[in-house]
Amino acid sequence: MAKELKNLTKRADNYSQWYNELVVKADLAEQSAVRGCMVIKPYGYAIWEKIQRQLDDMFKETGHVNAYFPLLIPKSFLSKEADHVEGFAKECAVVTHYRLKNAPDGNGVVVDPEAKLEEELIIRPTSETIIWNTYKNWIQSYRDLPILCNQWANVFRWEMRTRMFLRTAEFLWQEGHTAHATKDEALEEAIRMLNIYAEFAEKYMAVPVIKGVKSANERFAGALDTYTIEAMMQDGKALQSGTSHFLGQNFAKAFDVKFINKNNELEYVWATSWGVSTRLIGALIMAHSDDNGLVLPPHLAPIQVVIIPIYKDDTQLATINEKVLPIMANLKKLGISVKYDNSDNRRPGFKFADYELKGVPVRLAIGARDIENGTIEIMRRDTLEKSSVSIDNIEQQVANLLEEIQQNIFTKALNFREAHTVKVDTYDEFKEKIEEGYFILAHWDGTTETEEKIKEDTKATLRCIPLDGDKTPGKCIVTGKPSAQRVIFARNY
RNA sequence: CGGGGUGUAGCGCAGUCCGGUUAGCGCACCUGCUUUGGGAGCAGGGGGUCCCAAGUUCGAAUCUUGGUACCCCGACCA
Repeated sequence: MAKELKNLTKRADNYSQWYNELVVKADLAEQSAVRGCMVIKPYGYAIWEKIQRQLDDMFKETGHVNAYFPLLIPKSFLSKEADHVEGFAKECAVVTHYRLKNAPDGNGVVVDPEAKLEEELIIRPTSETIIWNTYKNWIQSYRDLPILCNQWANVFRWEMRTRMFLRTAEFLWQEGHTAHATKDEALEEAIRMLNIYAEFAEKYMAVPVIKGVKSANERFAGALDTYTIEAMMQDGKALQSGTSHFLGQNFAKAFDVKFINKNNELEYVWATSWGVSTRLIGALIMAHSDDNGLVLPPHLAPIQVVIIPIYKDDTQLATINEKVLPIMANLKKLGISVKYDNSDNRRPGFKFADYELKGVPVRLAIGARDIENGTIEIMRRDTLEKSSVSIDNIEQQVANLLEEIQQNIFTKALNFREAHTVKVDTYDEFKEKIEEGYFILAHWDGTTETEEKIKEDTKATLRCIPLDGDKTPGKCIVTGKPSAQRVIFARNY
């Protein structure tokens, strides 16, 4: 398999191909027979569980609680917010019947026409509508606010074209839905969650992100403002990795959610929603992997350290086992997840390659030679460097190395992004740099027409208007009209 | 939904144009021996409704028609 993976990054002119070759073999996921859905294999799901646990902690620290809302939504709910319908109606799976019966010809089962639903149900593409229909009953007074709920759920969108992890028909995500008494509080919440996403991406995923706001054209269906974190993949394409929406009073008005404020006046509530999905796993893969397979950031790696014994016979193995068991115990005490692979059906070389493919950050190898010398071999996945070190205090060395790797892959990704980000002042240069896979900082006149023209000419989209950084005004590269600040254009997934 | 491509063993493929031995190869799997510090070697073995249906034919993986699934490129989107 090593040979197959050689030069994979270079050979693949797009990452879909790379996914199919690498990810499936890396045992994270596979296509299911259900159109556009994927089976997430145990190792892939373990990464998702790590992501979930960490985000959940961060949500709870900021006062959020988890709840769960139904999978099926009455069709009429969706029609209540005009933009929302526009955005999602085209990709909803619809439930029309509630029963099957044996086929009259004895061949399998058919839908029972007697069991037609009076009102069709749709499988949630997102839960704003059913949640706001519920919130209506929860909110009467300003004392009921804010409501800060999150749900971990699956959603389903009948996508025309699917892509492993990045755009599957069914995907797992968390969606936060909050209700507030004031506009400022809701805005603050939307930004707070954006910051949490950015912190998570950078500290845990080791993926540097640009925080920004979407243009009207790219905004979530039904939002007043959509905040986004945009990450750069290794081919220079952008991946929208998380969004936080300021919904204004749109959903409150659509679902008639009012409250009495302190002055005894009736008011519509203010809302936000925010989410990240299993797409994050795709981001991890595309941001860090190399020709040997995945490179997982230590903070999210299901297995942080793997120990591989090298032995000729059972006596040697017994000696190695004795050495390894205390190391395992000590690593666990430090909160490090460790796997000792002393299975005898695969040889060491195979195991080395296999755990590299899986992205395990640190590998320890120990054999007769080490036992004699009081050493152990330590290998770091990010650089593939290995060295023989003293077995004394190996646990602390491993702990330090894990932190170093976490830092290093973040820095590496950040340097890569900076090396592939460029300020551009002419449209010609824009076209040239887009072809080369750059993030482009350019002036834009703020109109949807210009944005669409650029998309049509170059396939680049306006990723976001950055919140931080240079705010110097200038002139639009296409129309020459005034521009308040540079915005980011890139090709994207 | 438009344009291309593919469907043959668990995985990856050849064979299809030009119909004809018992459908083949690599990996994986099973047994045995030797091996084990970078994806082991030798020997033996098991595993197939050739995507589905109908048609043509003495004979179909191969030809015809229809269906279906998946992949890639667009439009749509997290």
